[in-house]
Amino acid sequence: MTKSAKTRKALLAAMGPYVLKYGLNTASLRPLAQAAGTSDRMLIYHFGSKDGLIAALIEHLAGELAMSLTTALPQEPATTVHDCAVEIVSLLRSEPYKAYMRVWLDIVSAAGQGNESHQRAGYLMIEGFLQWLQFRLPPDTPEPERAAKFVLTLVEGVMIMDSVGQTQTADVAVDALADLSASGKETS
Amino acid sequence: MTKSAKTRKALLAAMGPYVLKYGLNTASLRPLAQAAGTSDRMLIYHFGSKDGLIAALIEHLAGELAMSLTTALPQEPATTVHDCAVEIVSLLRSEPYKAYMRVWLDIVSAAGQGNESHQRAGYLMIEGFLQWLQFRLPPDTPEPERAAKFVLTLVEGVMIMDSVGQTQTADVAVDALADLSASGKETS
DNA sequence: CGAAATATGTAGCAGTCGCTACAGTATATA
DNA sequence: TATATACTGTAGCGACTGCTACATATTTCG
Repeated sequence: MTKSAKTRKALLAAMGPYVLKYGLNTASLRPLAQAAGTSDRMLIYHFGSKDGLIAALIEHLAGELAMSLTTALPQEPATTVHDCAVEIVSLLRSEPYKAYMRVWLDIVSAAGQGNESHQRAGYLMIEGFLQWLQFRLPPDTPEPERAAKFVLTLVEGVMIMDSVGQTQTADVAVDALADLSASGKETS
Repeated sequence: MTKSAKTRKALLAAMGPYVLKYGLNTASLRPLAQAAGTSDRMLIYHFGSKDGLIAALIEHLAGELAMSLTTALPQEPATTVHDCAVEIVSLLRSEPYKAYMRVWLDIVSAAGQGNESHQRAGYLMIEGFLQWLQFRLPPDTPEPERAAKFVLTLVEGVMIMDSVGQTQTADVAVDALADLSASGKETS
């Protein structure tokens, strides 16, 4: 790795916590630079533009998140789809994932407003998340890909509910999943 | 209604389309004023501050949306929970609702970053949405409140998927709902 | 060693931000 | 009609935005 690439990585690592704390959409160069112990001048130098920096930050944080998720839960997958959803929601509500989810909603919002870079990044993050989730489902799940998409979509809905204080609605929604998936199985 | 209240309403009505087009989080006084045919000076005069204006805009748009939703779908509720979800997703993906959903994600994002005014507004919008949704469910739905929360949470997830270009994932998720709810029913 | 490439600090530009002081006009009320 | 209240235009303040010109180090390498 070139030295310049190492510098970039170090800067991103230093700015990551700042973004997790204060968000992505309202971030500006000078505060970011201060968090990284450098100047706006140098951020532009290393990342070309603010857009380049933001894209690099998203990639960095997405990588961190993906890495962290692979070891965050017990090796064994869940025993029911409902348990799987509960497990994931509980995880994403805990630190440090909560902060990542806030940034995630920033990305989603900007993507919705037409920011193509954010949209691409968001698309890929969902892809990765689906991949990860697929192997956390019960091994006997009939159509794991389909089930993963279903669970992830529901979980994303939970993130929205949480962010506006509708935690209880989210809880009920996840709970209702138990009824549905239970009705498709024999009683144990 | 006082004359000043009428002016406020007219201004909000003029700024609404601008917000629907360009988003809420990146809006600033001067462009908003231009869209309303007035000046930033007057916006501050009528709404006290930018925060006051944004809050009023959210309330205005939320009212418009709620009003529009009451007549947007056939009088008869859906025949299955799955149909209900499909109906709503299809509606929210069409104009003009698509634009409202983009603003909705702006609100969600800002609420997640700690904006209490946005969070309150978002909380209430979910409440209203739940109320509306509850009476669009099949009349024989066992626990309509619970089902409404479940469907709405899933629909919110669909909104996220859509905004990052994962429309197909959202489609599969909604489709998977058919399997689940079907498995709990007799085959017709 | 000396030249070339890389890295960094200083200072500032042109633009936007929310907001306000000041002055003035229109409108309503007494 | 006189006075108070509501409204609105002009102009600008101080802070912040992304970014850049210029000069200066520091490092790398033939």
